[in-house]
Amino acid sequence: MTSARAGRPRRSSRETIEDAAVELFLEQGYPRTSVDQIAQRAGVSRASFFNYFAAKSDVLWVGVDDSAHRLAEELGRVSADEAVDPGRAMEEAVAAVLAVAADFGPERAPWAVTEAEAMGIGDELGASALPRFAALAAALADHLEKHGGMERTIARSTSAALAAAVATAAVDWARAGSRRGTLAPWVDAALVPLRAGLGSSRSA
Amino acid sequence: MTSARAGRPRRSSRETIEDAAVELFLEQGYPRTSVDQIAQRAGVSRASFFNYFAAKSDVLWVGVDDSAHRLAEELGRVSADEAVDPGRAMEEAVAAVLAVAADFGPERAPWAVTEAEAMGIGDELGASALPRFAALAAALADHLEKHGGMERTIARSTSAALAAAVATAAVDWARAGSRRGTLAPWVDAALVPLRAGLGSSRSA
DNA sequence: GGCTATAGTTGTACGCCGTCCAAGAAATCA
DNA sequence: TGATTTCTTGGACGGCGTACAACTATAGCC
Repeated sequence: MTSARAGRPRRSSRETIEDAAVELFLEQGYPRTSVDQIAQRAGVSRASFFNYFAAKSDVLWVGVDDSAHRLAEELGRVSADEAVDPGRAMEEAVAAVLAVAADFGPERAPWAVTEAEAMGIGDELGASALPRFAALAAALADHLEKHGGMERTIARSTSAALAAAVATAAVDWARAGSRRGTLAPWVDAALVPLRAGLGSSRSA
Repeated sequence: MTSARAGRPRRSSRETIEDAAVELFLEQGYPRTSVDQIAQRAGVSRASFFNYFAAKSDVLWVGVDDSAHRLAEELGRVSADEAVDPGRAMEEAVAAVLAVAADFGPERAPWAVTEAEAMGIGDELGASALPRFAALAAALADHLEKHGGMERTIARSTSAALAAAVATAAVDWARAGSRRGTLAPWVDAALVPLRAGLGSSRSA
């Protein structure tokens, strides 16, 4: 099709390496698996691993990073040149988040959270998780500030809370086993205290 | 006083090493400063550096980690054996956070956030920041769940939002320069959208 | 003073991650 | 056939964090 470009064809694929890595992670645990071992099982040199993944921890976040890009696009597309409106921007942000969350079926839970304890990921998880969290929050904040006209601090605080709700929901969802369904309702549930406002949890 | 214990006395101090490290971070940037260099300037061996700090990045968070412990204590002390009450627990959590925030004077801003760009800290910051964030959120969630009787998901989502507000406020505060004053009012400002609820930002 | 227990310091070695680069190998294009 | 492009590979390097054994300096006690 589109192939037959010039140059040497790829001998391996991203998926091959990813599969080998996940196998080893589940067998031995994440920290006790070296990049050498992954490359060896995938039948590839160590250098080639880094041709496909910038870091060992990136394997844990394959699906997430793609979705983050989709979310950014979705936010950029929506209300391209409309008047600023905080309420509208807020709804758009939540809707975009839920739309992306709906794409995460029971199968698509990232290894990083489902197998966090099975793989013995402790601090390593945290170290690689925050860049993703920050990227999500930044995208949301940008939208709220630009299309919602919200003040910078408010926009960032709000979007951080949104991102935190997503992260919380993702952890619960991933731990819920194979009957978890889609991520979307979990995010929706985690949004409850934010919609109501913190003060009103008094009546909960 | 309490000293004169048996054993060899310390030849160096945590502060000495911290000072040397921060000097170098500001001169050359964080990633271009090696632990060897820090130890050398502090007049100590590399092994001794790791006697005082578990990781290079810990130097950036000296004050923060202490305050995190204080917060946990404060939360544990409050309402030790009272009836569960979500509203009350919530107020206690916010109060504890604000109390700790009030202790951060203009001088006490952690290097990690004030000098983030001066030191060229990019991803390294994120990697070392999340464990702190998670610890804060976990302490708050534990309190809300135990003393507030809140459902697990709600408690965690709420506390994550709280922690996110603190983090957002801390960044703004640290960037505000030496006239920033105490962290407390910044946190209070970042809590505004949470108190009101996300939906009500429509009217903002 | 000498002996012992204790606590801090130092050198050394190790495994691993992530980066860099130069050399090679397999394809297309002319 | 040769040139160009693209991917692969090996090797070397610097750096972090861990482990450990050897050493040093103190206090307490006989």
